[in-house]
Amino acid sequence: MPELPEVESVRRALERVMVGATFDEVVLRRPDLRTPFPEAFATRLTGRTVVALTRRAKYLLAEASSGDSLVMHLGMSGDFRVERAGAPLEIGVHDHVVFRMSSGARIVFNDYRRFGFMDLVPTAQLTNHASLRALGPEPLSASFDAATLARACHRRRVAIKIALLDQRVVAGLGNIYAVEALHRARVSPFRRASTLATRSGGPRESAVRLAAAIKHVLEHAIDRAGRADDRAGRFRVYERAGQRCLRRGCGGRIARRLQAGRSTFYCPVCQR
DNA sequence: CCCACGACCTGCTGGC
DNA sequence: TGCCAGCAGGTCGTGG
Repeated sequence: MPELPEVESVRRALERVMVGATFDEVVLRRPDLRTPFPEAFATRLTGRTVVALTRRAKYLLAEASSGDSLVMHLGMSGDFRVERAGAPLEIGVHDHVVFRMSSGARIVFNDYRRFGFMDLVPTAQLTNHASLRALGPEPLSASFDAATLARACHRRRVAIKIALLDQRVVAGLGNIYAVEALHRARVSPFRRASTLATRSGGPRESAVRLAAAIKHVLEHAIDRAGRADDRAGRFRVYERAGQRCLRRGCGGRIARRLQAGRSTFYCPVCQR
């Protein structure tokens, strides 16, 4: 589930039930996720109030009144479920963390592949945190545009698809939206990243289209995430191998190829 | 610095 | 029916 739009929608759900509420109880049902939980994880949170619930790339950040921030990542399969006060407690095998909040809500972290993680760091040191330090610009912020993208791609010889997955280039894109953005921008995923920039590192026309496409697909996905969604029709290329390209007048057939071990879906006709 | 690759986990699908 | 390979929306550490 979780690329930037899905993480953002989880953030909004958690914000409603966590901000202003206090951790009454924190239960760890195992000692680790991808990494061990930090020392005294539960006791450092218990009794503290959540001041803010923000997001950086695919990371969720819960700032606690203690001066610590809870850093959470959903990995490939992580998700939070919110249960209202009084709901019967039903814990599954892959429910690893339970927060009982003063609002009465119970928040359960489920992650069957366990690629997610949680860490607790002093809020003042958040920007130095190993996972957050090297992140590139937020794609939906004003600081991300064609010029930023071109500069980041300038000296990279890897394929543009690979560059888009590099969180230092742009923070929060994953396999699905990288592929969707490239299709929307009519840019081939196999082009070298450096071909989006001029010799001096300025944006070419393709960089302008790609930066705009990245913003568009992410914003669109966040909008949709709020509604009860039909999975069908969510994507224009992802998982559509063998089907017709949806670009008007194109008529190509969507193909699938592996790049760095991950599926790339693209239209060989309109993406150049 | 850049880049490729394997590791970490479980579950589902499709082919034989 | 069972079994097994391949694949799944992410990141990190280790090499060259």
